[in-house]
Amino acid sequence: MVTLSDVAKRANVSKMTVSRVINHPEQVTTELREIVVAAMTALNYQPNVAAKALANNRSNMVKFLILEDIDTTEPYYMNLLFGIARGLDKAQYALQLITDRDRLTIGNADGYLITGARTSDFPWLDQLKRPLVLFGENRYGYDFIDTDNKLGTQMATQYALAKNYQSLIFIGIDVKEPFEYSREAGYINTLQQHAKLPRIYRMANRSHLSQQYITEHWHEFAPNTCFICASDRLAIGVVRAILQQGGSIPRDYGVIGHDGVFLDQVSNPQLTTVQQQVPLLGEHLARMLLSKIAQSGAQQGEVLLAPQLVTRGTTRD
Amino acid sequence: MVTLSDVAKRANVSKMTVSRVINHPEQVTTELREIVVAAMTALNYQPNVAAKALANNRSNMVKFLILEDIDTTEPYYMNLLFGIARGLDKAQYALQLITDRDRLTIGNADGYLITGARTSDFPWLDQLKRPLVLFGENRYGYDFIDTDNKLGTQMATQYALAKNYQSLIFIGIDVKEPFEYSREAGYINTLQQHAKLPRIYRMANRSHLSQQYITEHWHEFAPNTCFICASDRLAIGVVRAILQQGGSIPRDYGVIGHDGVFLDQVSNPQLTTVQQQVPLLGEHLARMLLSKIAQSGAQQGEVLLAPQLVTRGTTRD
DNA sequence: TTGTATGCGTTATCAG
DNA sequence: CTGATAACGCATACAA
Repeated sequence: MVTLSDVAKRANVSKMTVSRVINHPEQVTTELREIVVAAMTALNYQPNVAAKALANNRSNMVKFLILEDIDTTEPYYMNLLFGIARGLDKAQYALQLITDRDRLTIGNADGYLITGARTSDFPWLDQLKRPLVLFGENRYGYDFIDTDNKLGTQMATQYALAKNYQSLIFIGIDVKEPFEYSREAGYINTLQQHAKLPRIYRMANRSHLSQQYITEHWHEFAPNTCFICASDRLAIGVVRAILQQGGSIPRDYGVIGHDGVFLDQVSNPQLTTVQQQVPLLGEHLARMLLSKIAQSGAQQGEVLLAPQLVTRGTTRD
Repeated sequence: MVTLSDVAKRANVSKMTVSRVINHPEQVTTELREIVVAAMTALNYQPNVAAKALANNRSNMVKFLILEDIDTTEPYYMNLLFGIARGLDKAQYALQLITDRDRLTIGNADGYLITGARTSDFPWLDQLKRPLVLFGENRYGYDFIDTDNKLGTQMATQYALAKNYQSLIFIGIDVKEPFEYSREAGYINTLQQHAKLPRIYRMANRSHLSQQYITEHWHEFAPNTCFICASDRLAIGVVRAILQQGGSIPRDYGVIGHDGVFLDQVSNPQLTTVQQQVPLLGEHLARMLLSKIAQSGAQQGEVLLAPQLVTRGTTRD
């Protein structure tokens, strides 16, 4: 194993100089720095993570806690994980995946990544002694990253208006969670700007429920209607109901989903949807935590990443 | 932070004794051991992973390299990861997720978990200087863990025979990989034991291909036939074709899939399938690598985990 | 069986 | 700007 000392010898300097070239390059003259860098590459020097961690009073590990029940039929978390992994990789950080909150504080970690935290979780989150960053909106001041839910439905609503659908209806999820409020807000605000009245229906996030709902209230939905849905699941149920009733998609009825992770691709016709940039979210999430650790716990604020509206077969060309 | 010394002080021993209680308890008298253990629990002592790693010349990190293209519509890897995480967690090991093989040797790791390795990968695997364990069969002597593919199709074939399907046809994947050979072997062997002739058709692992194949050759498949498929994807295509042709499932036609991870549940009727114990596989995979590391690279051999035949709607009661 | 001294590779402190 | 020294927490070798 090549160590600092090896590099130091080859460059005819002390190991402190080598260490400085790595951590505080500005404190070293350009000449020396170049010599040292040359020596490092020549020897293919790879810093020892454990030693670095020990000296810095760190572990170079973070824990990723998944609190919600994972619906394993969706690759959402896999994509998120890949993003997180990419973000951690660059800093030679490693990950511990946890699903049991009791195991979160066992062992060492420099910080925590947490997803699926609900309001009831916040009290014990406050007990944690290491920096944490949440995945998913919250309104209690915890640092978080999320997709910009409000912007997403704004984009969807504006798009539906641009395609000349007259009546815009929101099919929401009946949970009291920030992401749902934000998605509804984006819809409502956009309608208000165009002097239209919002119509919102809420139900559990199951495609057969939205299908049933649309079927039962079919007479209320005249042609030239676009359904803005809070999830792809709901959207798929809406599509099924419309087709069943003999409605024409996208000519008379438009449907726009939300999430764009998987379901949108297998449906027929393929769903127009507000697509989250999940791997990117993961990468930013990891980076946020790393910089919070580096800044000894300093507030990182809220980060919202713009989603992308993917236009496919369920809205007009 | 509570250290060895803190525990030592409280127990009125040297820190070496504490260290021994942890790593070589048999070298310490029962009395002292109990005192020390009491002190550890009283102080909630958590060993410092970085220090331990440094002293042991380890990093307490392993890399998980995913070589194949992940079909992100299947939760297979998520389940595997959860299992791996569980296996690592107990030893306070952390994980680095890698998809780019060039990054495998960057940074420190005590060993490698590798999935999706093909024959062409083995040359460079030999270059690696750390222990590795593969996920997935290979016939070149690398340690691996996998589901028992041969046993799986044996179980499926025997079950089909027990349900009195007369004609048993294997729908395979046309790849030259050990898992496919094993699955075919389980089918062939069982048929031979019952003095029946195997009929195998192979195609790429796409449901529309198996659907097309069955449709085009429908006249060849008399009632009382069971299709043993090498994947759930293929099985679903077969189911669709049979229903389209007006065949009765499970009365006249049986279908058995393989993998049982996701697709089997969303199909209609629900698929009888050979289900892999994916999280368990992951856990064992991690443990294999950890013990290989502990035994400084000693051969661990091949581990095959028995799958479970899940009987549902596509075979007779 | 238990304790002492030493080293693992890196970084911060302080001296030059 | 650079170098010597001590310290991080733990484990091995050796001594008692």
